[in-house]
Formats: sequence, C-alpha cells, structure tokens
Amino acid sequence: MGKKIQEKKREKETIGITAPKKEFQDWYPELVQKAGLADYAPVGGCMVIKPYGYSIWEKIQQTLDRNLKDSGHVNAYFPLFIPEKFLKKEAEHFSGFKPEVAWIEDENEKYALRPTSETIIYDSYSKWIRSWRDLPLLINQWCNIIRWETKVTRLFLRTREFLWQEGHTAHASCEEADKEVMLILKTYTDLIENCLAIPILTGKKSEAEKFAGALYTATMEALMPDGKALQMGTSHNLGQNFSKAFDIKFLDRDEKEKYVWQTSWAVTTRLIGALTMVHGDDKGLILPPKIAPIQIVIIPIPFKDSIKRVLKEARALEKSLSDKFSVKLDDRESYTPGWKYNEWEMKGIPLRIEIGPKDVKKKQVVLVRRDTGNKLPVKTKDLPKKAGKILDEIQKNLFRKAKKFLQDNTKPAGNFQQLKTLIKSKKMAKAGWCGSPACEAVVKDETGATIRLLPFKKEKGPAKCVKCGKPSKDTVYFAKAY
RNA sequence: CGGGGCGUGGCGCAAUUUGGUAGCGCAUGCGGUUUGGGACCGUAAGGUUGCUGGUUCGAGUCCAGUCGCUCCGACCA
Repeated sequence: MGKKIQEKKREKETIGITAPKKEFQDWYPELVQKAGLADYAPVGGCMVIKPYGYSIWEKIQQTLDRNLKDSGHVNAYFPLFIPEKFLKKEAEHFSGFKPEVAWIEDENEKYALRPTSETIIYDSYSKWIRSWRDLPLLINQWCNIIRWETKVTRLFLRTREFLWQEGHTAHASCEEADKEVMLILKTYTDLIENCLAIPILTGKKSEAEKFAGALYTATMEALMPDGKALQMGTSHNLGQNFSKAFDIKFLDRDEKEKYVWQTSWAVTTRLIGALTMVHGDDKGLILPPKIAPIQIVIIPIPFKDSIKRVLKEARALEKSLSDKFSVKLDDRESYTPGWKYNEWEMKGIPLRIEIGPKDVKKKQVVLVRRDTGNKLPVKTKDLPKKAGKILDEIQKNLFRKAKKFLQDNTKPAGNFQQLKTLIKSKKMAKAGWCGSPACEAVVKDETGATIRLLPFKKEKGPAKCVKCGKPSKDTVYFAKAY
C-alpha cells in the first residue's frame, strides 16, 4: 500500500513542470514547451512558435500596432533579401552586422537575408523623399529577421530567425528625430510596463553598446530572475549617417537641399521570453490580464446528476462575460476539473471561474486568481464587475512584484571589488563611470557585465568611476546580459 | 568559435558495464465506470535504438566518423 502511494506520487511529479523556478536553467525551456508557447524546430537554431505562443505575439502586435498608427505611423513591407552593396554603404553598420549575416547568391549578386532592414528601406526612401512636404515619413514593418548566430542558447531569446517590428522614420531636423526616438520609447514603455507588467529602466547605450550606424541608442532594460538584464527594445537616432550613405535629401522650406535625419526602432518576440521569465512560477506561466489571449477560463464541475444544469449555467456565464473579457469555457468531458486547473495554470490564465452544482444552487461561482491562488466565492450577478476588478488587481500586483524584484536586485557599487561581488551574486550594479571606453572594456572583461544604460536623467550615485576612481561622469547600470 | 553532457515508440526513462534480436511509466485509440486540485478498470495500437560505415555467427550495447540537441564561456535583440 505504501509502495503504491509512493509510486503514485512519483508519477504525479512527472506531470506538469518538473523543475522549480529556482532551477532557472531547466525551468525556462520546460515551461516554454509545456505551456505550449514554442517548440524546438527540426532546423538548427530555429524554433516553432506554437499557436498559444503566437496568440501572445498577436496581442503584442495589436497593442503596439494600434498605438503606432494612432501616432501617425503606417505599415509597409520590404524584401527579405538585401543586396550586399546596399549593406556595405554604411561602413559602421556593415561591420557591426557582418559576423551574423546569412547570405545567398545567384550568378549576378550576393544577398544578405535581412539582419535588420535599414539599408533596403533607405534605398526606397532616397526615391520617395524630395521635399519637406514628404516629411516626416513614418513607416513600420512587421517581419522576420535572420541573424546567423553561432549557437542558440534559448527559446525566444536567441534564435537564428525571429519576428519583430522595425520602424524607420525620416525627419527634417535632428530635434524632430530626437522627439521621435522619445515618442517611441514612451510607446514601448507603455506596452512593456502597462501591458506586459515588466518594469524597465530607460536610458542611452554607451558608444560601445549602441546600434551599429546610430548617433545614439535609447534602450529599455529589464532584469530577469537570474540576474541578467534583457534588452526589451531599442530606439535609435541614426542622425544623418544613413541619409548621407543612401543620398536621402530634401528641399527644405528655405530652398536649401538637406539630408534627412532618421530613426529606427524595434521590439521582438523576445518579449514573450521576458514575460515568461519575469512572471512565471513553479506551476507555470502567469500572464498579465492585459496581454493574456484568454483572460478567464470557466471550468464546470460535472456530476452525473447535475451536469446539464451546470453546463447551461456555465454557457450563460461565458456569454455574459465575453463582451467585456476574453473568456474560454473548458467543457471537455474527457478531463477532470483537477486536470484542467493544472493545465490552465501552466498556461498562465489570470483568472479561473469554477462552477459546480453547489454554486448553481447558491447563485454564485468560485473565482481563483492565478497570481495568488486565492479562491473567492462571488454572487453571479456581481461577477462581471468583480472579475474586472480582480483582473485589474492582478495586473497591478504582477507589476508591483516585478518592480520590487528590480529594486531589491539593483545595488550601488562604490568600487571595483563591490561591482565584481554584485555581478557574481546576480545583481544589477549602479555605479559611477568616468566615460572612458577603456574602463568599460576592463569591467566587461573581468566581470562579464556591460553597461546596460546611462539614465536619461542624471542619477545620484557613487562619485567616482567604479574602475579607475577618477570623477564619475555618469551613474550607469552594469549587468550581465542575454 | 573553445570546453562538458545527451541522442532508444509522441514525452520521460530502462536495457550499454558483461554483445544474444528492445522493455516500463505517461500520453494516444476503443469499451465502460467517474469528475469540487493532474480518476480508475479492461483492451488495442505504436520502435529498422539520430545517421553512415566497421568488428562479429550475431550490435541499442564495441570501434570510427558524422549530424542534431543541450549546458558553460565568447558574440549578439
């Protein structure tokens, strides 16, 4: 008897996620696969985004696309293949991307599979832009990107092909381009903090870390549970580097011919990886309500003598909730309620409604929060209002928890030894920097950490450079990165 | 690109040490009983052991090569 129970227990442990979040290296890929987000592909370095994972991407797309269109951006599509001579036109850009470009060729020409589309798009811009009246030009593209990484480390975070949107704008002045960079940063921040509930730090990249070919790069950085920073999105002011290389000129109001000022910016399917890592727990994924493809799952408790009545009630619930929320009624007969609880918890559905014969009798349902696991009986008539309120709370709670993690794991480093210790203990370090690339390089060499960003607003911090001890120019954030 | 690990039904594993013709759990199909936290009984189907070659009467097992996946570094969204 004891033996049987033991066997039973062991079996149970093999269902669902077996690795706890503490064992982060195992937990993450297991969760991604078991929650139905993605799978390994039969092609080296590539992944299959499964329907559930893709539906999260679609939610991200919808949210961002709407906001971009509201601020005057339009979508277009450019070729996957970029002639080598285009890619070479901006020297810094080319040398930056060269190591990870995949090529195909025919008898006439060698083509890059786009690692990013600045060059192919700006060839068109040189034809389209003639006058100040053509500006600003605000175009976005949703597409796939190829970067032939030598090795793949993680689903969603590093693959040879991934999905993204890339915005490419042209403006009459540097100030306008600056404004665009910040507008996009704000749009991204809204997506990432308000919808994905992931707190971020924003600032500029150092010269060493900026986009190849940019004047400067604005970045959003989030901290993952293993202490590594994840770049969530970037927005670059390209200055006139590309417009000079691609001859994108316009006649301004003052009748003078000028080169345009450009920006480019992107977020990728990597956001799904961040979402998974930041909010997930031992039971699986936890999706913030604003990005969850399914916000509420209804699980009927079927007893033989009451199943019809319960199902009828469950369907009525689904109908009454579905104009306000995205609802799924799981009325599959071949799975027990307990099985379904675990399944939908693994998939991270924020709110579960249980309804059984007892509830029908009492004109109530039981609400269960994914983030806290709390169960709460609610009168059916109060349900839409109450559900909305709880979903709001879950959204806020997830952000609050992630914010606390970010704060608790960001510590000041007064000297190099402290910096080393912090990085080793998986923290993000706030430290002074004299501004010299040499100090930056030594830190990277000896700790593995890079400058993730220089905050836009100068922050108070250690007065001396963490490496050389000279007066600090900026307070910056160091961390290892994905 | 450097170092480690692993490739056996869909998934997780056993059999490899000592060569003898592949087994278990989960999942799946069917029949039935069930269902308030991963139900149970019965039954069926499913594998040229990553690939190529070698040794042998005989290879999942030994040898060589190769491909893939994965972890740790370097590089990168």
